[in-house]
Amino acid sequence: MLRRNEVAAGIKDYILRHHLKPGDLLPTEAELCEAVGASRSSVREAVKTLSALDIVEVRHGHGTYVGRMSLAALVESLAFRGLLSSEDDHLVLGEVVDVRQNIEQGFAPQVAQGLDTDQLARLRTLAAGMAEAAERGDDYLELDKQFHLLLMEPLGNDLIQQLTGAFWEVQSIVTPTLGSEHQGALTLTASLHMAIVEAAEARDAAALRTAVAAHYDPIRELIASVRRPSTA
Amino acid sequence: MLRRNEVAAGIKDYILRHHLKPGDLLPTEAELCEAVGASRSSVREAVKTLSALDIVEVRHGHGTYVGRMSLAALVESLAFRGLLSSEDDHLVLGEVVDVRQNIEQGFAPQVAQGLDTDQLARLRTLAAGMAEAAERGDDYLELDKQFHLLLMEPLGNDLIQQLTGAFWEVQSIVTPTLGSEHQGALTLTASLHMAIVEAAEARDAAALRTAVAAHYDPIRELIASVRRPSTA
DNA sequence: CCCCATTTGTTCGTATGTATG
DNA sequence: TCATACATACGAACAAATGGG
Repeated sequence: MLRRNEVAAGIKDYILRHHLKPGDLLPTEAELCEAVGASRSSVREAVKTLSALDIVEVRHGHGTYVGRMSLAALVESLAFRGLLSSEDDHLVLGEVVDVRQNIEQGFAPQVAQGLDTDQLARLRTLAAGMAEAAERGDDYLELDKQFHLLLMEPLGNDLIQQLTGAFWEVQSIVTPTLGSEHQGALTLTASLHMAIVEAAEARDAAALRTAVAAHYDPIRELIASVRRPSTA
Repeated sequence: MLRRNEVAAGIKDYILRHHLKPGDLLPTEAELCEAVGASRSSVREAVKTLSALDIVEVRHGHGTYVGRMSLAALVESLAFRGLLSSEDDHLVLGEVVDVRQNIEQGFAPQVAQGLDTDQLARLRTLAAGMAEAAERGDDYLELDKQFHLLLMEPLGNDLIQQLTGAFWEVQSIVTPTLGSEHQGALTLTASLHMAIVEAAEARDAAALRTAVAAHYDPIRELIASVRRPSTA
């Protein structure tokens, strides 16, 4: 009885055959049991698997719906891997930083050309808000996330938006294992975001690339300092 | 009783608290029930969720182990999203191609400098094998995948290796919905891979960037032709 | 080879929590 | 308040796979 993968595949087939779109309602568990020929428990476990992948979405007392297939699964898996490796040398965290930097640098030309005046103004507002928060000694996680999401907005590529958000979340989950952040690093990082804004306002792709690279220097330094406590 | 996320979090906590590494054996389902205070059904569903994310790995009749945390979940989620959107305009497939190209172009300098003679020789062998297969009219999926994985090898970044493999798999799953591939496209793509090899052998980062970009032209053309059948 | 213990896989029945009308 | 429909949770039983004596 290899119901395990069969049932999940059967449900995915059902979605494809009926041309269901994200948000559409799926049959009840009982009807799914009949459709794929399995018991409620097996269907439940299959639904649980698909739910973890955000292929379906379950709302208690309401029903099961086709999911929006977000990258929440990627976040959870990568974040946990990062937490595990944080006990050693924070290898995963460094790799995530590399990938984030490469994405933002690679699309610098399209970003520098594509940002409209409204998006540029919002970027400046976010960077200014980060500087103000740093002055008060507060962190600015949500501002930082919005900044990087907004930066990729002109690409019109939803996958890149989601990857940007996903890798940002992984980094924000794993970074605290490095230790406390100093206010000096907060202020510095805020100013580096403003430098990105100014390069974007100048439509200077090369300057944008270097500003993005410089923006990741503090986190790289922090990772390196933890790997060799002698320099700390 | 919102055991749902509690139990999964409890199991993840157990792994972190006991400093378990990928491949280590977890307690039996019965012991996990006692450890987190839930019924076997609930524990099983939580394990199923973690299994979908490759955080744990279950072997029938043997036990439950800490997983490798691969990006299989990302592949399954993205591939299904691509299959759903394939009924419309293949939006997701185009986005995946954009991301793949950006990654390979962005790391072109490190790749051009970092490839050793053995890796270059293997790249040439793979590209030659693709050309031979195209001559016979055969496809060369596995050769193509190995090619792109090998290209990223000198970076020494495991996350990039896995992302490369994951996006490659998504593309290979979704692409067949575009229609049959012509032998002409196969031969052309094979020669474009050889052009990448030659740019890498010359240690020419700029040439490598353009060769990588050109390599994605056929698939972009195929997507565009399906979106407007009038030009086909 | 068979037998047996261990462990996960599948199914069913029942009771409870939740949202809609 | 009540009724209905649904997902959630638990416990028990049996099936299937693995490994060792």
